[in-house]
Amino acid sequence: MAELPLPDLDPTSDRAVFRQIADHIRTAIEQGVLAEGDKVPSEARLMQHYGVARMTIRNALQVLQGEGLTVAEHGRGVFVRSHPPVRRLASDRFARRHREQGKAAFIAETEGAGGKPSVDSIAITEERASADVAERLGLSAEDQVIRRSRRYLINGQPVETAVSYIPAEIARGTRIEQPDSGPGGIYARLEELGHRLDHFVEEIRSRMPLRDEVRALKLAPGVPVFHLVRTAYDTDGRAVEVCDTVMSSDAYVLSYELPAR
Amino acid sequence: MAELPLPDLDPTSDRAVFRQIADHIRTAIEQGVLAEGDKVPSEARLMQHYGVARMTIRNALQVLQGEGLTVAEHGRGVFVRSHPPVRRLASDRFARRHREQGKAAFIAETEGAGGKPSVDSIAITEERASADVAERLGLSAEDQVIRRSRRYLINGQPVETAVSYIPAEIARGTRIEQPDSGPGGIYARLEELGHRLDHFVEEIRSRMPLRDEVRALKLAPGVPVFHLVRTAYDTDGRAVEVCDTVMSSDAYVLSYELPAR
DNA sequence: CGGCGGTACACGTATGTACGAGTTGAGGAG
DNA sequence: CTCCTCAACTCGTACATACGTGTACCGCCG
Repeated sequence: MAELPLPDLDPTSDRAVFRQIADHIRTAIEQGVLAEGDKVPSEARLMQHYGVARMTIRNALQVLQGEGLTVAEHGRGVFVRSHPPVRRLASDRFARRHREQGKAAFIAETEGAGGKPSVDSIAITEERASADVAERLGLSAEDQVIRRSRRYLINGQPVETAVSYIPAEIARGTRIEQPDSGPGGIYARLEELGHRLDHFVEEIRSRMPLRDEVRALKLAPGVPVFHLVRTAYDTDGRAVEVCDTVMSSDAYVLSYELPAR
Repeated sequence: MAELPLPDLDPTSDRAVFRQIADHIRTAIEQGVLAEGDKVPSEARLMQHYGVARMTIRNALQVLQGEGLTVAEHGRGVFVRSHPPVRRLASDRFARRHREQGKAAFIAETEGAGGKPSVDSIAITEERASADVAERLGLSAEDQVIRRSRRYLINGQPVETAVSYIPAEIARGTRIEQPDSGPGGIYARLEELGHRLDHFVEEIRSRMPLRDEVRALKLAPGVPVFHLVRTAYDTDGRAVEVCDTVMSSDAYVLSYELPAR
């Protein structure tokens, strides 16, 4: 292994030693001296190079990990994080013309990009709407909803979890209650049930993942998530579905087209 | 100060001690036992309560800080993070009808929500387009652009930095080169110059902030940013502006309306 | 030649100690 | 009463040490 050239510490600087070390390694990553997947020198080597205690090195590495620049692998080393291929979500991905191909949006897109899509952890229940969902769907607190939750994977890697809520009044007894909602997905079913879709509203937040989300999406440390809530409206102006999704932020770019009118 | 009730450690668990401690405090926050702004017990108190070393406590607190749940203040203590009021960015915020009021989008929105908007760090230069900007604007590598950078603040708190790029061929010698671009902002100027705006495309990413961004936006640890790149197209289909903005993710919710057509 | 185990190496967890530096409030000096 | 000082408390940084646990590799043994 070629030796990574790292500067020495600046003893006159009032910047904390561990920050200086983090700066050195960050610079090496930013300048490409350390490329994606490369191994950062081991804690022992860094201790030796800088002549500092292990805790100091670990603090420095912790900073970088918190910035999402590196990941530590137990027993192997610390590596520059590699970024997965990015999925671009266009604002027309739910357009009817796509749905009429008979495939759900996720499947069609992923195959189009050469990936192998899959869906797991499908669970369907009927329950009382939460306050937030009830408000978005224009329901009262006693109303029941069908809850469809699932997880999307590309080439076996989880990238997104989604939970849909549909008023039970609409979906009860239909294929929407089945794990396989049929060709075109639940939006196709809703249209067959007479709810011609008019528009969607998407609300996007970004935050650090909860513990469950780290597990479900196998997120690396320092990776935030998109939290996207989509509400579907039919041509009568009625909200017919709310979909609450959490996406690994480094697997996605969201793209929207807005009219200037 | 009322004493925070925290469970004891489970010595039979194989979960690391510092994680168990982080779990306890996280639970207290999630259940509202610790509210926003509340002080987490000091490191010394936690050491005493759990009978562990200080490093173990600090590890636990580090976990929570990385999750964006707490902030440490030197000399004061560790506090449950409070969230700033959220700005909702609607997808029609650049609609012409708003622009015709004579105010830039940011000013109008913020005043509407009762906040005091301000803009600083305005800098305008003319330079060669970067590869990325050139591609978005449909320019070649030698073409010049006007670069307008600024920072937006609400009640003195920075919330967003923005850099606009306009082809020099369009903007040179116009008010777009002036720090005060006039009523309605640069979009109004572009329309006066004959570039009637047709639509925008916004690309949204989320990631952890760079060091400069932490400083410019005074970001708390564990807060990701939205990175939004908007391209404006005129009715001839020509890209006339690219705006690259970085926003504190906990100050914003982005909202878009998409047609189902 | 193939599997098994040992060993070196990597990071993970935890203890203990020491000193620095920012904040706060009580108490004394003026 | 006011102002200042100082002590106490807080988190920040850094040292040294020990043992646990996962990974990779190589050589021995069957």
